[in-house]
Amino acid sequence: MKKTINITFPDGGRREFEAGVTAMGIAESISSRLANEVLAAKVGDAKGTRVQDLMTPITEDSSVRLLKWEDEEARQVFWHTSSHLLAEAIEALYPGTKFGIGPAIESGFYYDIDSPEPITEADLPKIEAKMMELAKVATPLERREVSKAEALKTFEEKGDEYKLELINDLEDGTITFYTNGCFTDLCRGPHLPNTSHIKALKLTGVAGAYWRGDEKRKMLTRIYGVAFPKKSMLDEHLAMMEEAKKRDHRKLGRELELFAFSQRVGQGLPMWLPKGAALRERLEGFLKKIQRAHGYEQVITPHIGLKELWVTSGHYAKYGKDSFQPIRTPDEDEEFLLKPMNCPHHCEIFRLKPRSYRDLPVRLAEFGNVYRYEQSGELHGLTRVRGFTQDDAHIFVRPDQLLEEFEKVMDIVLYIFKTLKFENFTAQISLRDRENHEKYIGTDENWDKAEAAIVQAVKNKGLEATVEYGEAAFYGPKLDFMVKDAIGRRWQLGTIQVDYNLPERFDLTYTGADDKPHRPIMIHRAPFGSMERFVAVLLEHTAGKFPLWLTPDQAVVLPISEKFNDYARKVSDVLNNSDIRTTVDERNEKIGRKIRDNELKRIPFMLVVGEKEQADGVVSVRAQGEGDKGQMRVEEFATWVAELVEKEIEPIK
RNA sequence: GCCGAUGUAGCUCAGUUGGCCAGAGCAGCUGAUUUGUAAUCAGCUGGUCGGGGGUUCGAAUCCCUCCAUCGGCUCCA
Repeated sequence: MKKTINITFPDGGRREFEAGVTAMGIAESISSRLANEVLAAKVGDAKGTRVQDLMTPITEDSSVRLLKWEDEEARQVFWHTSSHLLAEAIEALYPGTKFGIGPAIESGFYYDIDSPEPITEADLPKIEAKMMELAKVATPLERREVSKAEALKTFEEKGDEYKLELINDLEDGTITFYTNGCFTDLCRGPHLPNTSHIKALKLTGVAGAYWRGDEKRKMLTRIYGVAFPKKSMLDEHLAMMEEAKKRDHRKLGRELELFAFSQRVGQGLPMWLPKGAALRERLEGFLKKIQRAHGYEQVITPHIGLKELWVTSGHYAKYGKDSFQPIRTPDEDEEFLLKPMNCPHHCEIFRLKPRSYRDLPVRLAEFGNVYRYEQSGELHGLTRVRGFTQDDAHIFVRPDQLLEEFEKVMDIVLYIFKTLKFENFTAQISLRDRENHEKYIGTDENWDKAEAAIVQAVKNKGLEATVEYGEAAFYGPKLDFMVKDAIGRRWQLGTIQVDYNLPERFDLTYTGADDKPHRPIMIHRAPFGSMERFVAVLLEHTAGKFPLWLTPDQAVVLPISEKFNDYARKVSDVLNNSDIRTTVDERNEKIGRKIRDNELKRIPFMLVVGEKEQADGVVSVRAQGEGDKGQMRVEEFATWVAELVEKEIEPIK
């Protein structure tokens, strides 16, 4: 008599199956349609829960969740199998190719390869075609457990030093191979049962990638791709990517005349154009107002400082070689550095006079222009530049104030994100590398305290955050807030850092109630991160349709013909006097043309004025993207806009 | 910095295997038109074809080199 096992489903339902049943077998027993759609299974038993192949026998009582395309985990399996299909195609087309790793990523997959002849973008269609050809054959992916010795032998024969290196790092008894067609790979799985689920795919790019992410090692060729179970999904995906390109901040920045670069000025050195500068000033004003309410004081410090400042802070030892080099003076021994951060200057301000425990927290804020020599290949629009403005502040606190103050800073970041409708941000607690403490300065004791404070603050606020080890700054741990750009790249915006080290190095003290000197703790924080990056991400987030309070031009008056230019100017004067940023489109063009051009400039309100409006002292209001809103008296419009602006910004707590 | 690709007018792009003074649309300027909710018409201006070097009778086109940009990698105080 055969053993039976109990399978529990996510809805709580339970059924008996013969031991050794596969997830595919279970799906088939439910419906043929489900069997068609299911891609992998999440199986839980006494040993734990894991995603596994549909063909793996289930031998114990288990909970089973059948995963379809809609499930993130299923897509990961799908793309992982796609990367094996890619490898199979490459093995067929480019014999002798050695393979690195080929995982699924957030949106698609890649494979790192070392091919005898270089592969370029021009080769991708050929590889795609081969992949589709192989996919149609419905090659099964066969799983096999192998001993370490056998695994090593296989890849020694193949001469693939990359796989050998990977296998050497693995424990004997844990190694599995997957084979599809002529391609056998070291792989933990899981995989699709066969490649026929892959109905549409696109190889999206070729790039260099260091083996094991180490810049000292060989650079492999990385081929990126996406794959789908339906052709229509691929089309949709490609259309979405096209759409995303339209919101690229570099394109919008040029079109809306917000910022520009010049080869003659130098790479990575953005210039803010009149409209961009005005927008940025408004953002700065917004933050200054919040900071005033939170007890911050604005300071302004020079763009350069004596090199010794950064020798003291420790930054020079860590970054000096790879930075803008010191500025010389006629004095032989004098060297200045362009400031890469504002902390040392703020420390010096703190030191200017004796501080009492009663004075703390001291909150010094500055929109500080800093310069960092980023590697040339790193530069990217406004998100990664060599000269930028930090919305910086350094807060000097007593140990007993650290937690509360940290939470207050979090409030500011969250308030900003809420006001600007960044709903999909993620928070990351960046801590020391768990093994290697060498790259950090300061005592373990202080690091432990600083890390604990951040974890505690995040917990107190009920904020969901991931923990990343090795992501801390060299002088302290931090809490980073990240937002995705139009095409899914994640950028760090706000950051809050706890630092016990600089107060030590600059010998900062305050006098305690015991009349003895004590060491303050420093919080570094920049809720926007930098003005440049924040505006970039905001541009992509809004597709250039900024909130009304922030947008460069709020309204434009469109005279029907030149006869009404005088009235249009009068209207615009009235509105500007009511602090509504208004211009007049006086061009000798038809109204349709003026509307089109101003729609493209994303002006929120267009005010059409002609004979009727002039006679009645009104304007015909058209809202950007929405069309005609009917006529209004000018004052009425002004009041309405003022109300809309007010609604966009919640009062500060 | 590394791998790969790209660079033609302010913007978007044509320019066949090297061969007449390098083209178009939009923008700009001038003129006509005086207009009612996403492009009025006509004319004109504008380019050391990213910079430099080379091959050739002849280079936007081929080669070298530098610069910049793009996609990644590495890095990100």
